[in-house]
Amino acid sequence: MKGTVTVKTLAKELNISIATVSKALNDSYEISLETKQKVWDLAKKLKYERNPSASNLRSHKTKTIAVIIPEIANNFFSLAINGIEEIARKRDYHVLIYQTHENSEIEIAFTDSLLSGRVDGILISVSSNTNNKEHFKELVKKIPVVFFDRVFEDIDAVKITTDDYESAYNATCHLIECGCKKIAYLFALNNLITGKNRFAGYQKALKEYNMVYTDEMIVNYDKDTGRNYENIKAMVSSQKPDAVISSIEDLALPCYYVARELNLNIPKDLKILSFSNLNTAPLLNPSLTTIEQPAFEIGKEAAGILFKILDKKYFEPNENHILKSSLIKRDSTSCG
Amino acid sequence: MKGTVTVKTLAKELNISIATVSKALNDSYEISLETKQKVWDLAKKLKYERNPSASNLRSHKTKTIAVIIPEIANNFFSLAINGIEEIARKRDYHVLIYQTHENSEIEIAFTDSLLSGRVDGILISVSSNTNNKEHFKELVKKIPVVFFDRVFEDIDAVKITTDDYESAYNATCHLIECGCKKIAYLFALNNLITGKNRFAGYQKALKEYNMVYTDEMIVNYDKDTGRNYENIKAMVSSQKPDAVISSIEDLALPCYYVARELNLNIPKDLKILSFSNLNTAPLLNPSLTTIEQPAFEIGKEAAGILFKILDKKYFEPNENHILKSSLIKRDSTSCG
DNA sequence: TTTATTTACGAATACGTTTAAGTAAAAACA
DNA sequence: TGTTTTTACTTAAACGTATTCGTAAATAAA
Repeated sequence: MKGTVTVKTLAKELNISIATVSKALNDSYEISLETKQKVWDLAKKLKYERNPSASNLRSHKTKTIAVIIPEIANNFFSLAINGIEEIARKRDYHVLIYQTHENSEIEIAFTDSLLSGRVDGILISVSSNTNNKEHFKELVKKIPVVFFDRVFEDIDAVKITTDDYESAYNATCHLIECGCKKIAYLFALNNLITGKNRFAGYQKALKEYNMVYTDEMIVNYDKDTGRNYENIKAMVSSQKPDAVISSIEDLALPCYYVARELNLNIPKDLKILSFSNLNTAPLLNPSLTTIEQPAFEIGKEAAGILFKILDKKYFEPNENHILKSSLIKRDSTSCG
Repeated sequence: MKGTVTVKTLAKELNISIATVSKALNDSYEISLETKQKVWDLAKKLKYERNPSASNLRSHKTKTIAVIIPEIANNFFSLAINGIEEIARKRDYHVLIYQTHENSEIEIAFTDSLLSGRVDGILISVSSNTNNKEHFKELVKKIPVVFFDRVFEDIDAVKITTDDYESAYNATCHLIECGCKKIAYLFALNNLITGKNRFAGYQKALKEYNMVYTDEMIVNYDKDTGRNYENIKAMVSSQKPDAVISSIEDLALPCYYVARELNLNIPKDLKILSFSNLNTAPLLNPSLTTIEQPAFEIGKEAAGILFKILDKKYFEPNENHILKSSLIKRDSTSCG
């Protein structure tokens, strides 16, 4: 690493101590404006870049946050990252991305590896098959963490979610008002409050209209894409529901294929409605009625709160911020 | 940071020097198996995690790579990241993500900030409106860089691309063979070899069939989404092409809306074909014929090469790796 | 004027790790 | 047997920055 320009280089060139240089670079009140200016000018001229490792080693500040999500190739999460990145960039923070692929062990490995001081804080959307929250309970004691969208209820950290209960309720009501008599449910995230709330909203609406569901009308999410397709197909063939409501996007698209396979017309024979942030939802055949979450805003909100915590300007660890989703009615549920 | 367990802690506990501990942790040949085992056991017991800053400061190895892309909320790039992440995780590397939002200045700011030793290497897909490659020429001298998909031709670095020329050629031939007489082109990435090759493939096919295009049939990509829609609409209304081929996904979807607006039937009045990795392409109305790039594989390949360079096992800086895209014919170009 | 305070800097140390160089004891060799 | 080599460790010095403490000079207060 010959030729690297460090504080030492600047100090020698200006005939001042490295302490002065360091302080000047950090805009310390201890240094005269005159000296600061000289240091800044030379730093610019020599293209000095602060060594992040050294800086962090000394100051315990990494200017880096980690984002742990199930899958990046998913509209919701990539939009959320977009929001996170926007906030991070404004603060000159760096963003590490980790994908768990819905695998709880990988999730644990990631969080463990982040305990060594690599990042200042963490944003997490929990993997769908994570059952044991003990691990997270330990984590939040050691480093600032904000959970978003996929969250546990009883963890001592800020959580950013959407109005899952209400939006599932409204969506189900919409189907019922369209005349649906038998509404199936594609269940995911069942161990998280997120999934529980969505299902509860569905149940509430049914109850209110004196409708029932049976276990056979519920399809549980499977890690295996092919199996999801098979399970949905089996359910639709045997139960013959007139509507399906999906708690996640990944389970909605297979419905289109199932309908084709079984020669069912959407929406005449089968209406489909899903939690989804697909930007092609309006272009599908037929266009898909969605519960659209404000993914970008969720990301911004989560990152914003995390930075407030890092700035020590936020002190309500247990708060749950709820943003509103919107039901966008399209052809897949048209009452026609 | 009280209670942090460091090499010092382990050394004291075992009554050996910190050098021995460090070497043991790094599985050095200088240390007896017996001692190593003791260190490993204690490290595990006390949940020792190596401090990355200190380690990096000394060894100049960050175990981190950066990925600079235009936009994360894009199927191609999120799949590519997926591939990159898979390779990185296998090597216990961390992945920093930076989005340029097609902004050249942000791109420069990112690369500059990565010069301070924050990462061991960089993967870049160039922003569409980056004209000046001088900056990248400097970059590749200072740190290992692999370019993917959106690349410059004359830069001293490995590049991973797809067979843009051939696939655009084949796609255009497909349209011509379907009887199209007037094929418009939605032009993007015109300053990159990627975009140039795609356009050249289109031109080649036209020439071969003794067809021509005029400048009025070419729509150039604009950063503003709304303007793209307007430009396409204006072109289609005035030129009345019977087919449109889009060099990027973002320009294909507006075509659907334009067709609706102008009451044009796809594919009867207007055929649409696009470079795209949309997973909903088969479900669109009508399903979209795409040139699908092996995004995941591109990511894996790019990361793989970067690690080979970091391992000093790769020495052909100027090589261009070309992966094959596939033309997937669907209803939007059906010959009826 | 003398004393107290402020300003602007420097010396020295610490952050936790890696590594070059040195060394005593053990093993191998002549 | 004495000599060389190998083994298994230790000492000490870095990596580049931030920060505590000390201090001389300048300024303000008495």
